[in-house]
Amino acid sequence: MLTPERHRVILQLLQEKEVVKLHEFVEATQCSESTIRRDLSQLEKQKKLKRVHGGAALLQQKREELSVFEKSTKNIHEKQLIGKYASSLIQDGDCIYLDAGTTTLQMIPYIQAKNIVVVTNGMMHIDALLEKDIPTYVVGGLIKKKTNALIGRGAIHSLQQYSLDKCFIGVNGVHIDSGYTTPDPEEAFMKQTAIHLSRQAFVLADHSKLNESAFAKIAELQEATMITNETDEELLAMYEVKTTVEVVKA
Amino acid sequence: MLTPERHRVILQLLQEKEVVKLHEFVEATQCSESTIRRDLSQLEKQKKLKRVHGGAALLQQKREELSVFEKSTKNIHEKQLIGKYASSLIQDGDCIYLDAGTTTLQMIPYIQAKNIVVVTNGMMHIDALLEKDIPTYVVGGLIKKKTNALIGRGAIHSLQQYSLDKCFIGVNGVHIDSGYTTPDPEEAFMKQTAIHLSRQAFVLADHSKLNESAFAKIAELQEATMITNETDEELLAMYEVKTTVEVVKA
DNA sequence: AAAAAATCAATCAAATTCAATCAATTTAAA
DNA sequence: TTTAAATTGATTGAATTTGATTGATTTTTT
Repeated sequence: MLTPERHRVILQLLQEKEVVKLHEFVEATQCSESTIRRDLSQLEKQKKLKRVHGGAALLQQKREELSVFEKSTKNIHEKQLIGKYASSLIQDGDCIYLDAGTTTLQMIPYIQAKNIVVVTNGMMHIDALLEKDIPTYVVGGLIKKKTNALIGRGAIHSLQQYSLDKCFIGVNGVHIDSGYTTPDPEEAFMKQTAIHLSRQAFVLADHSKLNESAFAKIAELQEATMITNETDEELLAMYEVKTTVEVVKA
Repeated sequence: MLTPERHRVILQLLQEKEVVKLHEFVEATQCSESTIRRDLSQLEKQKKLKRVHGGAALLQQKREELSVFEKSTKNIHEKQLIGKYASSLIQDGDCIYLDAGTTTLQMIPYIQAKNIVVVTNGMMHIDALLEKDIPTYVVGGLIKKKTNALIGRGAIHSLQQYSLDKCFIGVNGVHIDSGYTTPDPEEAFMKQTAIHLSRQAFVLADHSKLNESAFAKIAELQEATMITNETDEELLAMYEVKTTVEVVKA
């Protein structure tokens, strides 16, 4: 049996069974242990698999390691909690929109759903999504340097090509009168468009955003379900009059 | 059995069975090992198959692509030279397209022109462009993990919204007959579209790309000016019959 | 913690496969 | 026809791949 054929067999066995013993390879290929060991070494060097004592394993994308950016973020722990909860709302087969921003970024490591497609305008999100092998579409448009978000006419137009199951939006302010707000009107319009294109819309807002308001309006409270970690019953009750609120607890 | 017929038999056997042993070819063609070896060498040079110890294997175009990381270390010095020269072609006020790829990436540090706007489909390019405070538009679309390029229907459509002064395209092969080529048809179409949308088109090809050809055709030689560091006068003369060639010297 | 079992990397010699060469044959051109 | 060029199959020593063996390392069992 020739080298490429053996390699093919080895990789195929691994596809079927995440971890495979050396002797199983020997049986499948009818050649010596030495040869298999050499093959495994080569394939490992090519990053096609990972050798383990006794055989080889499928290498899965490395788990959630925190980037410098993530570490330096404010309220990181709360955002992780909210992100983790929000990601649990994604169901198999969903087509979702992830808004640019640090809160939605925190969702990505926790995404479990299979066969999903993600549309995003956040440059920072892309690496994290590809790392998890999630098919990712990026909206076109102008890049805003400060937030690494795609905005502008092109981005809006690009986004309108899609039809979405759910969208997850970060905001800067949530206020009973002014609704959901953010400082940049361009970004606000982008978020608004995503909400209108989605069957279900979720706004992610840690407790520091409540009762605040920024310059540009995104949408009314009732246009999206709010996910927060605020625990003040009285404050929450106020919002629950106007919209659905889901509270994440530590 | 005549040469073209033997070649046909060899390729057909490979189609049926991804990996074929030398002796199987000998039996199928009824000629000597030497002859088959010579045939395999020729066919390998024509990129029709890949020789392996003991026989030959079908080469899968897409799988053979090197990852971005692997590429980034290869011919880096030459790519910098070419990139530096190419960037000098950009003039104040230009609207340019930078194709994804390591060669065009090398252009960015050297860009001097003022008031330019850049459109790109390369994720890797974005950071570098923002770093230099160059207004950057990104085409929308599906991200191809391996090359970090944006491709697909969305990307094409997004790109067609723009009108470009110049485009700079990376290729995998330049060949007198097959023109400019690259392994992935989706990426080829993207590059092709950019060329058609631009007043002037430039192809960046270090000397390793000359006389090579990949699977998918991008354009004919005469559709773009070729920038290369190849110095073989005879070879260059051949291309200069069909297109404009600009040679960068160390 | 020590002993036993399994797995490993390193090495070697045998077998296979390879590229290079050459003479014989065929094909093409003068 | 004669000559030159190209193609072929055989032969050679060199290079590669292979399976077996060694002692070292790791894991499991006692």
